[in-house]
This record gives sequence, C-alpha cells and structure tokens, in this order.
Amino acid sequence: MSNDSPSAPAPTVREVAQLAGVSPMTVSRTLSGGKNVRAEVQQRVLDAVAALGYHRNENARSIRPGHSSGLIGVAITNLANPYYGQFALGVEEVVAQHGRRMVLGNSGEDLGRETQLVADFVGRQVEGLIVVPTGGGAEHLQPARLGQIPVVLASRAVEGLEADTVLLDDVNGAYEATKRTIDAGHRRIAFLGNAVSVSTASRRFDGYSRALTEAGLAVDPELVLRGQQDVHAARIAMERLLDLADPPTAVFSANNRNTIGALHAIGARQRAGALPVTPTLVGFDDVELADLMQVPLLIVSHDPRALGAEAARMLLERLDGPAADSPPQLVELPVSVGRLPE
Amino acid sequence: MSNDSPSAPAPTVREVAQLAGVSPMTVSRTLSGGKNVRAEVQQRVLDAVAALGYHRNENARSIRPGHSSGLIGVAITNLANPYYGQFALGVEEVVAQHGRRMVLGNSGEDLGRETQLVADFVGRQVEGLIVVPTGGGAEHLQPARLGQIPVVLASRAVEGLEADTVLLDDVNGAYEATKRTIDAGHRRIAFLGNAVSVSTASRRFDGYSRALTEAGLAVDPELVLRGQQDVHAARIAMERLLDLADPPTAVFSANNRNTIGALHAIGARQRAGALPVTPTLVGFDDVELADLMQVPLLIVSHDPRALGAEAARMLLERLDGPAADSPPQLVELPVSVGRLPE
DNA sequence: CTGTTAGCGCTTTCAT
DNA sequence: ATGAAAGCGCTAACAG
Repeated sequence: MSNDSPSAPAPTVREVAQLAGVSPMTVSRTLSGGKNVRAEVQQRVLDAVAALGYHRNENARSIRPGHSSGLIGVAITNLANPYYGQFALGVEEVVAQHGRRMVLGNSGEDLGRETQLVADFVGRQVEGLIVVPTGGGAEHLQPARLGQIPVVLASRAVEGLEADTVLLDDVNGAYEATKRTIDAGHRRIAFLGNAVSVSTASRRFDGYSRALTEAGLAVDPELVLRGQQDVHAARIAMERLLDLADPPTAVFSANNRNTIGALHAIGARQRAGALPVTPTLVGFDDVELADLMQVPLLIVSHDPRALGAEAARMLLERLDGPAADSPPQLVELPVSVGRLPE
Repeated sequence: MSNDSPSAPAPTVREVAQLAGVSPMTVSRTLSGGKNVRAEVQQRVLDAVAALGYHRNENARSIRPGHSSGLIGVAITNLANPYYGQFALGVEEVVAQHGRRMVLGNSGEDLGRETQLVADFVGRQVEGLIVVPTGGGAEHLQPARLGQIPVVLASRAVEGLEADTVLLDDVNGAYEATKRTIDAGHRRIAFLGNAVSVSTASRRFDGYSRALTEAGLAVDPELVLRGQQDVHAARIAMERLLDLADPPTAVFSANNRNTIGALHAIGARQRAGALPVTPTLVGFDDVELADLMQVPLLIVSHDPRALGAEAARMLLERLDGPAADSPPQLVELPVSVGRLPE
C-alpha cells in the first residue's frame, strides 16, 4: 500500500499538501481542528495524511515560541526496585492526564549519571523535572543551571537546594514504629539502613533514635548497620546481627531492600534450625509477600504511586497553575504504621 | 547571579553569541567540539554559556534532515508490576549506552491507551518503538501507520504483525516445569493464568497442556482458571481451586501476579489451619521472597532486565546496524526451570 | 475559506 | 578562523 523506499524520510506537511492539492497551511489547519476549512477539503487532506502515514512533527512544533515540548524529565535512582516502578507509574499517570509524556532515566544511585540525565533533559526542552536525588551534590539542580525549568525533588531532600519537595513522613513513621516496638517490650532494637547520604535513611534513623532516647534507651553502635544499598548487602548485615553474642530481639529496617535482605537471613537460619529466637522485624516500605513470612512483622507502609502522583501534581502546578512562582513547597505524605502481632 | 525575570524564555545561540561578542556560528562550532575556533574565543563562548545557563535546544537540532531525536518510545502494560520495572531498566540501560533516551508510557493493558501512546511517540519523532503489546489489535503498529519507524515487540507477540519480537521460551518453560511436576507424581495439576488474549498466557498454557497430554493426562476444565490480571483476582481463583471437592495437588501459575495471589490464598489457609494438604506451586516469573514461603515451589525463572536489554539491542540494530532492513527477527530467550523440593 | 510570508533555534554550505 | 545565508517542519499573522 505504501510505496516508501526502505528509509525514506518521514513525510512533511508539504507532501501532504501537494497530494491533497492544497497549501501546507490548509493541512496545518485541518490537523488543528479544521476551523476555517471546507469539510470536503478536510477530507481530502485527511486522506492524504492516511495515504502517506503522515504524523505531525511535534519537535518542529515545539521550537516555536510559547510552545513547549510536553515532556517531563524524570530521574530515579533504581528502577529495579519495585518501589520506584510504582513511583514512576504515579508520575506517568498524572503527567499523561495533563497531556505530557515522561522521559525516564535511571541514575543507579550515581551522581554523575544523574547530572548527565538532568543536563540531557534540559537540552531536550523538558517542561519540568522530577528527580529522586542520589544525594551528595546539588549543583546540577540549582535554578541557575536549569534556566527556568522547575524541579520537584521526590522521596529525598537535598541540602542546600531550594526546590519543591515531596517526602514521606519518615521521621514520625520511624519514630512511631520504633516506639511501638519498645512498648511491646523490646530493648535491643537494631537498625539496618541504606547509604547515610540518602536523606530518607537519615530521617528514618532520626525517628528510630529519637524513640529509643525518649524511652531511656541508648543507641547501641553495635546494633546500627548502615550503608546497605541492595538486598545482598542487607542480608549479610542481618547475618552479622544474628551472630552477635547478644543479638537484637527486634530490627528496624529503613527500606524494603534491607527488609528483604533481613528476611532472607532470618529465613535461611530458620530452615537450618539455627535460630533459637526469631527477631521481630520492623520495616519501612511495603514488601509483597512479607506478611506471609514466619516472622513477627511491623510495616510502615505508604503508597509510592501516590508519592509519584503528588510530585507530578506539584510540578504541573508550577507549569499550569496560577501561582507558578510561589516559594518552594515541602510536602510530607503520611505513612501508616501497622501493629505488631500479639 | 542570573538576572532572569521570572519566566524568561530559555536563552538561544544568538544571545550567547551576543554576550560573547561572536556570531551564532562560532557558538555552534564551539559547542560541537570547537574545531576551527581559537581557544581564546572558545573560552569566551563557554563563559557566556555558563553565565546564561544556556542549553542547546535538542528539538531544534533534530528537525534538520538526517538528524534524529535520540528518543526511543517504550510502551509497557503495567509499571506497577516489578517485572516491567526491571524490563524498563534493561531498555533504559542499553538505550542510554547508545546515547538515546527513553520516553516511557504505561498502557495499563488498555489497547486504546497503547494506540494513543504509539501515535504520540511517532509524533515526537522517536527513532524507534519498543512495545509490550496488550494484544487484541495490531493496526496501530502496522508499518504503514508508523512510517519508517522500527518497532520491537517484547514479551508478547502480536498476530498479524510482522515485526521484530523478543519472547521468552514460554512454551518449553511451561512444558518442562509441568513435566517435572508430573514426574514428581502429581496428576491433578491446575492452571492459573492471565488474560487469554495475552500471548504469553496462551503460550504457557500450550506448554502446560502439552506436558499433560504427553503424559496421558487430560486437561481438566475444572482446574483451568484463566483471565486473572491482578493479585487479588488470582487469590480468589486459587481459593476456588482449594475449595474443590477434589482439589489439585499442584498448581501451575502462568505469571508472577497469579503466583503471588496463589501464595496469599495458601498462606491464609495455612494460618487458619484450614489446609490439610499444601499444594505444590509451579510458577512462571521470579517472585521476591517466594522461596521463603512454606510452600513446595518450582519457579520458571528468567531475567526481565535481559529481556528489555535484548529488545533495545534489536531496535538499535535496526537503527545503527548495517542490515537495517533485514526481515523481522524472532528471538526467544531461554528460561531456567528450577527443581522441585524433595 | 485559503494562501503567502516570515521566523522559531539550530547548523550546513558557502564565502571571506 | 569566522561569518552570512539558507532551510529543516511547522504555524501565527496577515493578506486576499
């Protein structure tokens, strides 16, 4: 049906116009709603469009002043983590509802890649950015570097950067969960966390240690293991805790990677019959199937998809909203702290 | 430092040129490597770039003939499924290595949304498309509609569409796993699957039923439950199986959503002490933590990230490779069938 | 209702 | 080594 040569360039308005026997303007008008074009002519144009497989070049449209690309740049740290998949979905849905599309890049917790991604996004004329910052640097996100492009930081804050930010209520979530664990009688409560430079990790540690301190308990350095960024490292850390002469009776885990690693360590020992007392696990982030484990569990749960949606909403507010240049906002989404099994 | 008014348009080459006291061409040359520009002049240009926070407009660049957008359009069905998060990561990594960026859309298993996404991507001048098709329609992906833009179908095939496709070795994986289950002595083996229109689901069903037939076993319609697209539906389906007068001793689950739902159903009964015999679960797709369940489990595992990477590689082969117009390829990635616990 | 002109930001080509 | 012109695909603005 189409007589294209193997790699013909995409057809343009001009070719459509020629085939339809009209001027490019008439094609353009037809494609933008058809105001001021006779129905009959419109039909001819549409036929030509179909015959050539023509698609309007959005990039060419967007270079004209006052027009924007309709792209939102999203940089996240680890798409392999289901948490961020859900997050990205929340962003995508909201953004799509507002006629935008998401360009997604994965930084892999690497500041250099994040910097590249942001620069690339800006060059692509994205209308706005949503960044889950790796932490450890803020220059690449400074307004001066970004021109007029608004940024929303999600999940993690960045010190020294004034920008819209959506976080979870990390401190209170961790505090409340730890408090409930203490109330249940635990005194030796360990902490497993990801990189200290990650703001969620330190906020959750703050909540944890505040609860301990308020209860008159010391934060025992022997029980605090931080820096595990993946499941494997977390598992090893948990094994170290289990190997202590006086192991903790409960473990607070600052994110789902650490929770899963800990569950693996516990599960392996259970199977080997090498675990006299199963520690209670208190973890931030939902984990599929965790509730079915043979481990007393308390989850601080929340909805990453809602977090993504909220970040997108804040960004769109800057883009489309009336007070596009109000001071930066900080939103903390609530978390829900479960109950310990009896 | 920057004296931008609240919503000044992004600076252009001309403004940089003016500030540096040169012509736009010199700016352009400097930014493209600096060939034929005096070092001293280059420095002046770079200073001006920094001072203005200038970023070259990629969209403007890409409208010129012979230049492409550097964007790859990716449409997946369900980003909330960790499987597709990993898949997207595989695509992103390979694509980024080749200087491209990924525009990601979620179809939510809806053909209409998928069609919109594809049309939008084409309008955005993506260089290529990677689609996990919802199934149920192929017109929007026909070459005529896409102009010259290559597509790679991933994970699922589409009938009546000639295009590069990467699948898993669904049939053999399901066959082998079912066979091993039969060899272990099982005779009543149920099937839980997602929508019949999804090609993976039917391919896996084919493997399952072939193994049964070869062993002289009938496919019992009572034991075949298909169409569960999410965890909740899968759980309910599994409960129905458990409630049968003569429940299956093993269940083949065609994807991770069904496996997780089944595990929930089983786990709940176990806790309630209402499960005389725990059925063996045979599931396609890896599931985090599944190996820690108190359920005899056989997983047909594979790497969704590798699947994404392979799809990206096939696409880039079309774009950059020498034989860009060879006939469509079909690749089936191997899966690994585990062993049943003794 | 339809066409012509001009110009968006950038760079290739052709001077100088 | 640098600049001027011209044009990529598209559509406001202005004819007619």
